[in-house]
Amino acid sequence: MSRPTMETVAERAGVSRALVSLVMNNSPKVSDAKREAVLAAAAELGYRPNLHARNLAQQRTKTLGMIINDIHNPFFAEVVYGVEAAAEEHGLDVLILNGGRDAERERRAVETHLQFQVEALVLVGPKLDDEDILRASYVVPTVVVGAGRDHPGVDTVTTDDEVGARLAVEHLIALGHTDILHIDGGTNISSVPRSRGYEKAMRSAGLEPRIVRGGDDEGDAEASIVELIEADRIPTAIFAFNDLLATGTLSTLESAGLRVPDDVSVVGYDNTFIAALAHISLTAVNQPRHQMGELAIRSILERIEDGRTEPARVDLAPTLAVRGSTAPPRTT
Amino acid sequence: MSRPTMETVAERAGVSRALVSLVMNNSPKVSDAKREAVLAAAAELGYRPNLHARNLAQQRTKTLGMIINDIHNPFFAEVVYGVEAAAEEHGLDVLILNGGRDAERERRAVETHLQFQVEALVLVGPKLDDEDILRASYVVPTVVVGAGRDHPGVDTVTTDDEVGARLAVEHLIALGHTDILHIDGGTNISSVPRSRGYEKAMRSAGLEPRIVRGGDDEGDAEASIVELIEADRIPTAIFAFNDLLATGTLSTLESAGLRVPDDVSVVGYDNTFIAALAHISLTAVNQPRHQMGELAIRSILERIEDGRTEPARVDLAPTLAVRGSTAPPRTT
DNA sequence: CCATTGCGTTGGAGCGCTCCAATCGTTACG
DNA sequence: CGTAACGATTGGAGCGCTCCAACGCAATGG
Repeated sequence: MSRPTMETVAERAGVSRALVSLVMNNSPKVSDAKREAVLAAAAELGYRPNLHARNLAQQRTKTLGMIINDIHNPFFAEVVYGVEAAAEEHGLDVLILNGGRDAERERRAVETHLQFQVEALVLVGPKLDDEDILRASYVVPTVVVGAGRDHPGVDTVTTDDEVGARLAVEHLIALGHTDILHIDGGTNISSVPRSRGYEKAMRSAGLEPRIVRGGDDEGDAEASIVELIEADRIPTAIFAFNDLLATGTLSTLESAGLRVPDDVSVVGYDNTFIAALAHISLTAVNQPRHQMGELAIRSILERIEDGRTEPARVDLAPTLAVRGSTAPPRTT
Repeated sequence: MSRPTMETVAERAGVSRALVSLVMNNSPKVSDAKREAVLAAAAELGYRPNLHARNLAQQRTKTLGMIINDIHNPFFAEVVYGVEAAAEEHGLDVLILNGGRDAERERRAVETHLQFQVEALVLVGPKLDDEDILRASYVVPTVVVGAGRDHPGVDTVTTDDEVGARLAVEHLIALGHTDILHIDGGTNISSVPRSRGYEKAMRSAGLEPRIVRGGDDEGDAEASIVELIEADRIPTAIFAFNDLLATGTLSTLESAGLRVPDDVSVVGYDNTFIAALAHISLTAVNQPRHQMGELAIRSILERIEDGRTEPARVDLAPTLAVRGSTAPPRTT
C-alpha cells in the first residue's frame, strides 16, 4: 500500500482536497470543526505532505543549498551552524552537500542543488574556479564564504587574511620577537594573502621576512622545520598558515628538544577547537565563523527580498586569540 | 524570464517533449540527429531538469537521507565519507541534515527527509529515542550507525563498545598496569557499554575497577582528576570515555606536573584525528568508521533490492591504535 | 505491390500538490 | 422579507516531468 495523499485524507475527513491543503498550510479561513477532522484523518493515516509536489506546484522551495569544502574540517562546521541559525529564522531549509575537497565533486554538487531548485547557493571555501561560480550565480543568488581570493561578480563574506596575518606578526613583534618565520599554505587558496600580510607587517617593522613552504596538514610542516633545525637557523617565532600546520610545528619542535614557547613561539590560524585544547594551547588568529554564516544569509536575503543585484562583499575583521604558545623571546 | 523547461527545449529543437525526456535519460532509442539537436538546444537555453517534477513523476527519488548527530564532531565526518562512497556506487544521492546534538532538531530532520521522499534513512549516532526511530522505520528502511545501545526493530551497524573497552584495558594490563582508572561518559549513550567492558575486563584479571564521572568534552575530566590528585589516589593508567576526555586528562595531568606516559598512561576512544596529532599521540580504541558507513548502505540495499524485512545487525570489531600515551608503569 | 516488422517519435494521462475563481450557506441590514 | 456581503468550501487548471500506448514511416519479405 502506497503512502496516503491529500486525496486520501480528504476522502477520510469528508472534505475536498483543497480544504486539506488549506489546513496543511494552516490557513486561518478554515472552520475549527473541519480543521480538526482533517488533522485527525491525517494523523490516522500517517499522512505526510510530498515536498516535491508542493515545490512543484508552489514554484518555490524555500530551500537553500550549501556546499562545504570538507565536512572533516571543524572550521566549516561552525559556518554551518551560523547559516542554519540564520536560515531557520527566515523559514528557509538548508541542504548540505559535501564537496570533499574536490572541484569536480563540487561541480556536481552545484548541479544537484540547482536541479533541486534551491533559491540560493552558499559556497563555503569552494574549490571551484571563478567561472563555475559565476555561472551558478546567474541561476540563483550565490554567496561565497571565507574564500581566500576575490570572486568577481558574486557576493562574498570573508575575513581579511592579510589583516589576520598582520595581527599575528604584530603580536609577536610586540612580545619582542624580531626573527619571525612564516610557514605558508602551499597551494592553498588563502595562502597568498596571509603570506602577503606577513611580509608587509614584517617590512613595515623593518624586519626581514622569511618564508618556508608548508601546506595545510599537520605533517606538512615537518620537513621545513627539520631543515631549519639542521641548518641551525631556528627563528624565535613561527607564524603558521593554519592550526594544523602549527600543531605539526609544535610536535616537530618539541621532538627536537625545543620548548614552546620558551625557545620558540608559535601562532596558528583559524582558531579551531584544536588550538583551544589545553594540551595544545595555541595562539591563533580567529575568524568569526558563526557570524560569517549569518552574514551569508543576510546577503542572500538582500538579493531575494530586496532585489539587490550588484555584488556585495562583506569583509570582517579577524581577531587574535592569545594562548600559551607565544611568549617573549628568550633573553640570551 | 523563468527557467526553461522540457517544453521550451522541445520547441527549440523541433521535437516533442517526450523525446527530450528520452534524451535527458539517455535512452538508446533516440536517433543521433535528434539527440544532438536536443542537447544543443538544452545547452543554448541552459536547461536543467527539475528534480521535483522528475521525482514526482517517477515516484522515486534515488536519494537517501542522512542525519548526523553533530557536524562538529570529526568522528561523524568519516562515516559520511563511507556512506557517500557506497551510495555513489549504487547511483544514490545522499542528503545530509545536521542533528545538532538535539533530539528535537533531529525529529524535525527526520520529518524533512520523509517529506522529501527519501528512500532510506541513515541515522548516525542519533539522539532520538527508540520509538521515534521505529516510527520512521515503518515509513522507509532505516539504519542506525554507531549507536551505543540496541535499537529494537531497525537495522544497526555498530562496533562493540564493550569489546573496545576491553581492548583498552587489556592493553594496559599487558603493559603491567594494575591500578587502572576509568573516566566514564556521563549521560552519554555509549557510556554504559564502555564502562561495563572496562569493569568486566578488570574483574576477570582480578583487578578492582575504579570509575569516576566524566562527560564527553575536554573540560569534563578536569574536576575528577584534580580530586584524585589532591587525595593522592592517582592511578598508573587512565582509560577515558573518548578522545576529547582523554585529551583533557592529558592536560590536567601535565599541568599538575605528572608526565604521560612516564607517570600515568592514558587511553582514549574513537581514534579521531586528534588522537593522531603527533603532539598528543594518544593511544585510542578505533572504530572502522568508513566501513561502518559502507555497511549501512549495504544494509539498506538488502531491504530495498532484496526485500529483506527482519532487522539485521552488524557488529564490527574495534581495534586499538597504540601510540605514545601508554607505556609500562614506572617501576618504583 | 501489399502486409509485416520494428525503430523512432509523439500525445496524453497522471504524479501530489497549490492557487484561483466560482460556489455555497450564512448572517446582517435596509 | 429580499438582497447584499462575507466567510467557508470546492473544482479545476497547472507546476515539469515520466511513461505508456499508439502512431508514422521506412525497410523487409512473401
